[in-house]
Amino acid sequence: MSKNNVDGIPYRTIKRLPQYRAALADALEAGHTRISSSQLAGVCNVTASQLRQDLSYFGSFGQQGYGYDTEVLLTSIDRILGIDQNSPMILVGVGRLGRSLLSYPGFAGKGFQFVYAFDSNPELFGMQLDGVPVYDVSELEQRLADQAIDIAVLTVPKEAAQSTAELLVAAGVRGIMNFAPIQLHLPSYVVVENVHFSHSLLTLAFQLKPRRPVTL
Amino acid sequence: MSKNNVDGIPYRTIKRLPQYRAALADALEAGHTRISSSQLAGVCNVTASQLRQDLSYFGSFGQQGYGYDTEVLLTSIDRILGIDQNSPMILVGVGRLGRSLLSYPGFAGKGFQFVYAFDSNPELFGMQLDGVPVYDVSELEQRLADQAIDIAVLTVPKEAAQSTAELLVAAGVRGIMNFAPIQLHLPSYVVVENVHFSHSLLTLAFQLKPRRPVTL
DNA sequence: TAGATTGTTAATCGATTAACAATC
DNA sequence: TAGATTGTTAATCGATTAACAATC
Repeated sequence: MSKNNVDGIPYRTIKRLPQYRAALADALEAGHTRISSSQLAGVCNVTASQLRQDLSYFGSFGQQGYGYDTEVLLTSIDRILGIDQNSPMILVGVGRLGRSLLSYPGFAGKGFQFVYAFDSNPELFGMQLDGVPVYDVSELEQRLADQAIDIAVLTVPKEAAQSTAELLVAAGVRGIMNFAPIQLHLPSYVVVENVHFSHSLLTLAFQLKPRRPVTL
Repeated sequence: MSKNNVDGIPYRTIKRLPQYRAALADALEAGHTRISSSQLAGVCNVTASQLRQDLSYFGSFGQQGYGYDTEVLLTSIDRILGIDQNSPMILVGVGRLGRSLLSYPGFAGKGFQFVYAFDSNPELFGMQLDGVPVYDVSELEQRLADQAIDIAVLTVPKEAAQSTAELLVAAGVRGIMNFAPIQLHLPSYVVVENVHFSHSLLTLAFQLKPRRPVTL
């Protein structure tokens, strides 16, 4: 399981599955009970070849001459992604961003649910935010002893990110969605997905910059 | 300028520049006035080869036998990314997520600044949030007539995303940071960076799922 | 059946890595 | 100078695309 490969499945393929799923859900809602690889690929801005190649890592879901049954393919991808299962999560860092994530509408429908939130600010301890209780981050290991949690969403300040991430790993967390603008260094079995707003913005801005043909 | 290539520079290279920049800023703050490609690469979880290859698209910044002057390289990357310039932006969609972005600390230091916010909720019109005035989204074109804005951060609900994005393009916006969980379809000259929380989370969860060696 | 479209193999393309001459 | 490390070229690797036989 290297950086670009999860059990023989390219990381890029995995990244595209949620896109496919979203497009299929839309298509189904729009009443399209049937969809071809080129139709689905068109909506997702990929080639039909790539879509079929991606799906082939997981099995066969269509019929020659017909295409895919929208609902069957949607359900299949849901199962591949584990959307059918419940995924309890914790939030670590209850700032403005963290709070906005507690009520983020896109999570619940996909089986993701915050069970606890943690912060270092005593004023927050014991509060319920959007139905999620906030505890002292020092209680992390103890609170996770009774309920095993795989996934943590990390929204602490940059300075606290590495040490907090280590606490999380010590408490049994195996996957971290990291919003702190820092590269975490953790044991290799821990999976980290980075969401770096300012990096995305810099990437965007770069592409808008006027540039002479080759060098700048 | 295809999808994977901006004026001959691979998109993946561009995505890594902000990482390098962040690591260099940290190194400088920690008092390291000098850094080698393998040191910097190590912190960024890439190979030294890749780092040097990436930099070579933009010029030569180091010295054989010595490495890089941290500050020189940092300044060079800042110039490449345009961090030295000011980038006014607008926020469209003043929900909880949007509000949290208005005060996001990582933007200002890199030249990004929100000048206006827009929403469709009349209760918000005329308010100042974190010093940013909120206007009716229908005034978008008019408000942007006097001040040209390249970049918009889009945090409207999924249903409104496509039509709002089209409004933005009509008002002259050329780059959109899209938080709505939908694939936008816009003229090819418009640059879109997607930030899809639930997609990231699904990608993360997939990697944590127990899987038998090959298929599932 | 004829037309359409899948699943998969082979060909192409691009990105990463390795290697090393140049040189500080 | 000797050792270290860059910038760059060439080799490798992996992902995307094209093509097509299978078949609904």
